[in-house]
Amino acid sequence: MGRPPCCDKSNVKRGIWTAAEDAKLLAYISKHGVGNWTLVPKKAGLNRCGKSCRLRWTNYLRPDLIHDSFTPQEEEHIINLHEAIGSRWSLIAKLLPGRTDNDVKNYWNTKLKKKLSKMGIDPVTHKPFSQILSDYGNISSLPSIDNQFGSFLKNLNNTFVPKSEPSSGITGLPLGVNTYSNMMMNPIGSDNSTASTLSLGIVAQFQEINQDSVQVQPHFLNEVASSCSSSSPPHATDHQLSSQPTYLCQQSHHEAQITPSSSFNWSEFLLHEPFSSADELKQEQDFHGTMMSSSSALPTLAGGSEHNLKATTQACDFGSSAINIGGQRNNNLAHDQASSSSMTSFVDTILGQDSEMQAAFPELLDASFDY
DNA sequence: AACTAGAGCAACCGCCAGAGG
DNA sequence: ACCTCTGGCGGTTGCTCTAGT
Repeated sequence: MGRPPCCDKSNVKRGIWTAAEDAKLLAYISKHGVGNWTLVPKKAGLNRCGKSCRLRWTNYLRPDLIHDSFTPQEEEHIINLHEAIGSRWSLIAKLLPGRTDNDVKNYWNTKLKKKLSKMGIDPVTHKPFSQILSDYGNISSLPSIDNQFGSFLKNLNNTFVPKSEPSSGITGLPLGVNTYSNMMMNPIGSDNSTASTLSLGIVAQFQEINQDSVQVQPHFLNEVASSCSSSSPPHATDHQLSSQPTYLCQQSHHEAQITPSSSFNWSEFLLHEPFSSADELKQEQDFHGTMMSSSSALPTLAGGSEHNLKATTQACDFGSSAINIGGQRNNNLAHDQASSSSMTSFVDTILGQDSEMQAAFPELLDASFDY
C-alpha cells in the first residue's frame, strides 16, 4: 500500500551544506544526471533528504546559474512579470536565464518590494497608492490587513508616516504620490519604446512557457474584474496576456486630452530614489503647481455615472501595449487636488468620490472585496 | 572594540497536483 | 478506488554578514 518513504527524516542531516557534500552531489549528478531524487542521496553517499538535494542542486549547484547580482534589466523583467502574473516565482525565473525561483523571490522580498514602496507604489497591486485610494475610496470600510489593500496600508504607513509632518500619518501622503507622479511625468531620458517592447517580449515568452500548462489568472485581472464591470472573462486570454495592464480604471475616458505620449520605463524609474533631494522636492512643487493650474479644465474625478461607465468599459480593455501613464496622471491629478488643501478636504474628496462611485456601481461596491 | 539592527540569502516548511503501488 | 509519496511551488525562518552607533 503506497510507496515507502523517501528517507528517514529524523536521521538525515539538515542545515547548511558543506563543500564536501556539494562535491559529492555535483559529482554524482554530473555522472548520472538527475533522475529520482529520493535515490540521489543514497547513491551519492549523502546523508540528506532527496528533497534537500534537489533544492541544493536547483538553487545553487546547477552549472547554468548566475551568482552575480541582478541587473536593472532583470529588475525590470521581474517587476513587469510580477505585475502580470503575481508571485509565480518559478515562471518568472524561467524567463530569467541563470536565475532560480528562490533567487527571484529573495530579490523581490528584500529589494524590489521596498523599492516600489518607497516610490509610492503598492508592490502587491503595482498601483500607486493614490490610485488605490481613488479606486477603493471608502477609507472607513477597509478590509483586513492581510489583503491587498491591507498591504497598501502597511506600505503607506512604512513609506509616508515617518516623513515630514509627524502630526498626521496621512498628511505625508501627497509628497510621495507627487514624487511618483513627477517621475511618471518626467521619466529621465525616457525612451518610449523600451519598456513596452520589453514587456511585450516578456509576456510573449511567458505565453510560450504556459501554452501547454496552467491557465493563468493574473491577479491584476482579478482586480479589474472586481473593480470594473463584469464583462471580463474570469481567465486571462491570450489577448489579455499579450498586453500590459494599464492603470486606467475609472479615470481613462479623458486621458487623451492630457496624456503625455511617453510610456513608462521601469529601469529609469527604479534608479530614481524618491525623497532624496531638494531638487526633487522642488520638482514636485513645480509639478503640483502646474497640475493645479490646469486642473480646472479637466473633468472631475467622478464625473457622473455615464462618464464612469464609459471609463470603466475603456479601463477594462487590455488592448494597450504600453503601461498607460495617462490614467495615472489623471488619478494623481485628483489626488493633487485633494492634497492641495487641508487634511479635511482630502478626506472629504475621497468620501465624495466614494459616494459617487457607490451611486454609479452599487452592485460592485456593495459586494465585499475578497482577495 | 563591542554591541545592535537590518539586509541578504540559503534552507526549510507546508501545501498541492499528479503518479505509483 | 484508495492511500501515500514525489516533485514542485510559494511562503517563511534563521543564520551570517555588514554598517552604524
